[in-house]
Amino acid sequence: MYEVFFRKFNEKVALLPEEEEFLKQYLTPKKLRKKQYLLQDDDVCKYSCFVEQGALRAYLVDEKGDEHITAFALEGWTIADLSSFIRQEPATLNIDALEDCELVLISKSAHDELMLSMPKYETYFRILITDAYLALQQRTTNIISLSSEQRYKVFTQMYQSIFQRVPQHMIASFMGLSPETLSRIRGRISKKK
Amino acid sequence: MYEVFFRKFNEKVALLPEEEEFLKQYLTPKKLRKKQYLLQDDDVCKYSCFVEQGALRAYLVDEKGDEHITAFALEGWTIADLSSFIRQEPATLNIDALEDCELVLISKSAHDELMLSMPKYETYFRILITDAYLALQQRTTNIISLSSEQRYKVFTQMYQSIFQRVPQHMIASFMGLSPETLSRIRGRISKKK
DNA sequence: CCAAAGCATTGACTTTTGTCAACGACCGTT
DNA sequence: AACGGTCGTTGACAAAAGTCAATGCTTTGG
Repeated sequence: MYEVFFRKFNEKVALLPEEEEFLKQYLTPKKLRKKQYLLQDDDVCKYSCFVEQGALRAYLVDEKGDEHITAFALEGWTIADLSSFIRQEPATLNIDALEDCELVLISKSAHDELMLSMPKYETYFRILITDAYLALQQRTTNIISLSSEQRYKVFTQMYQSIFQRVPQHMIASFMGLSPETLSRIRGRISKKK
Repeated sequence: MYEVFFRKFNEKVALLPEEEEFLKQYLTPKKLRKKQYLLQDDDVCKYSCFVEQGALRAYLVDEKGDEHITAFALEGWTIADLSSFIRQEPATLNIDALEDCELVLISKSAHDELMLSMPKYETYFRILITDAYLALQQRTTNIISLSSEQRYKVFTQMYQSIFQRVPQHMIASFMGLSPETLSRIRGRISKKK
């Protein structure tokens, strides 16, 4: 239990056995079936969610009712509506399972306590959020500066593990394109080769 | 000297007078004239840059030579090519001054030392980067899910302090639009009212 | 104080993307 | 084996954004 979580944690900050035990008290395991919600918008995001096994997505629904995927999470990744989690305000994101999942949850109160009582947790979180920022920065930069064809190529390489497991129309959504446009781009690229 | 820096720092993490003195040793003041570079791409980003006074922008130049602004920074904000700063790899961003500036620089080595020797610095940075992540997330979400007209309205409110000081074509770039398109959107909006 | 540069706007046109609809393939379930 | 659902692709058309060029206005630097 919690294998992947502690492996990833130790990659960032090495823990002593007794520290692992201490930390374990604050963790909650959870299983989620495919299509189940972890979070629905307007609820407050009570947990930061680490993925031991499976895949999830975060998305928002706009005025027209269209879904826009903002993030995927596979094994070893953490997902949440961070804004809602930090501020304990209603979420704008929905999060649901794309596959059956095994998760490790950390509640906001556990997060706050750990932040105060366990400096290594703060360091872990600091590194986690820094990495997340860098990834998001990269993604945003790509969206702004690349043509959709270049963007598809870059995303394909950058997120190959995701692209292999997720239907194409979700990738289109993640890239900010309609499914038809993505399909046409793929057509154009494969013709060229 | 460093007034704004310490005011902002204390808003996040309260410092004792002797802690301020300690921290001061690691800070470097710098003045920059309008149009001067703080960072050019392919150089390594050696400093995290806090703005005491003035305004800067970060942007990247694509294959065609077009500029894409990824961030602005006014008084009280911090700016850097974070990816380059953290990993000490060549930068993809350029940073230059939009107005004459007074800056407070923290070198990478100072940053690393402070991270180890001064827990409050780690906490400061953790809060800083969390806020930056939330802002970037919000911005990215807006880009993906809003029409350009809605986006302009949202950006206008969200970044009014920037919009007042920066030429419109830079705002267009920041929004991922051509200057002409932004001008037409503004035209449409003002007609409606 | 004047010339040059930067800036915002507008028009005409092109390119890109979205939308709507139809079709066929594949999948799991019953 | 048959069914409904999801998915990816394609075509025809509409909407949005980009491009290029011209204009007039303001700012600025010598």
